Amino acid sequence: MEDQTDDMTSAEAQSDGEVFVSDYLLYLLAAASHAASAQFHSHVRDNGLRIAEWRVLACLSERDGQMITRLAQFALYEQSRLTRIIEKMEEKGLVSRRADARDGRRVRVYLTDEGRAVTNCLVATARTHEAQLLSAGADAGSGQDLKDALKALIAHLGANVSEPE
Amino acid sequence: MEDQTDDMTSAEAQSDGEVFVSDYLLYLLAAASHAASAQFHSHVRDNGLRIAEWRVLACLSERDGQMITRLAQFALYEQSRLTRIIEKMEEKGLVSRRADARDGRRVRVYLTDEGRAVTNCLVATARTHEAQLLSAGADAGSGQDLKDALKALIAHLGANVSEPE
DNA sequence: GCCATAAGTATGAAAATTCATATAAATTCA
DNA sequence: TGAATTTATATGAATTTTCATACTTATGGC
Repeated sequence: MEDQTDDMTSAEAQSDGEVFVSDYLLYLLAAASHAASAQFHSHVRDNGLRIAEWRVLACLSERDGQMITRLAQFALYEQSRLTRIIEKMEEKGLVSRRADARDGRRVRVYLTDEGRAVTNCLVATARTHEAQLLSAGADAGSGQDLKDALKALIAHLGANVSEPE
Repeated sequence: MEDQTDDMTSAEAQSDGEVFVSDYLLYLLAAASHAASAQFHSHVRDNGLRIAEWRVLACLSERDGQMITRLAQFALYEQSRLTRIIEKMEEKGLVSRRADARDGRRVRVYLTDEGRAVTNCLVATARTHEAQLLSAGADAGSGQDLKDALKALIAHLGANVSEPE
């Protein structure tokens, strides 16, 4: 295959002669998330789930019976989108909805037995996959360091990940 | 506001009594990306750009004249989606398309003067914003450590971020 | 040159997502 | 109490995104 680069050294950036996006935190986070998730996501799809469904299951496995709004925050989806995701998951028999007894506005989402079974299976695989990623990437820090740094960043940004109620 | 938690200690997870997703690398990456980007993304929208458009501009600012397929990989979008994003950006006057001289199948995308101006402006703001994030999060590692860890992870996963051609 | 295959982009149609807003229940406070 | 306000979820309609595949150009034998 012939080399089709132009007259610029291939390691150099063009425009301003500077690298920006390749060293930009927000891009690195998106790219790392994208790359790290690719494999496992295709495993999820092989199991007949959409990515969003898997994330909801994972969130419910940590805290069952969340209300829609909280679950949406936790799962990183917009409320109206989550409502529709939950609708489909209910049809699939993965979750069930019940109105909160004390507050009729709230709809709480619970794993069904089948949903829990699917979740347990995927979580087990996810743990294994994560362990591989973390051990292999033991070059730059212990992997746990990366996770700690991410948690610190999230905490610093005040993202209320999963406060109860 | 009354406390509506159930009879479980609020720090505990439910299902298996274990925390999974809150400590799961792939979730932490997604959550960190989500949280860290939120502010700047709303700035992007204030400037009349969609997030995808901003990312394309940022990628082109680092390497102008990429072909669609490569640009899609770099910008983390699917090819057919990028084609449509570029279409709109061309209408907006942000980029222009030209067929590659040597390979008529390839379409190369270039920043217009206006596109470059918008990009330079946003990149400047992005750098400032990033600096704030990194300095504030100097608790768990130097911020640069986080970026290095992310780069290592990406590299390890073989994500070809921006190889020429 | 010609045929078969591969590579790069575009596109139709279905599905998902977003945005604004409707609906409904709870809370506040006069 | 009841009117106004706030909170929680759902939904219509427009827009985006995806998936499969068509289309075009290039490449590799023969």
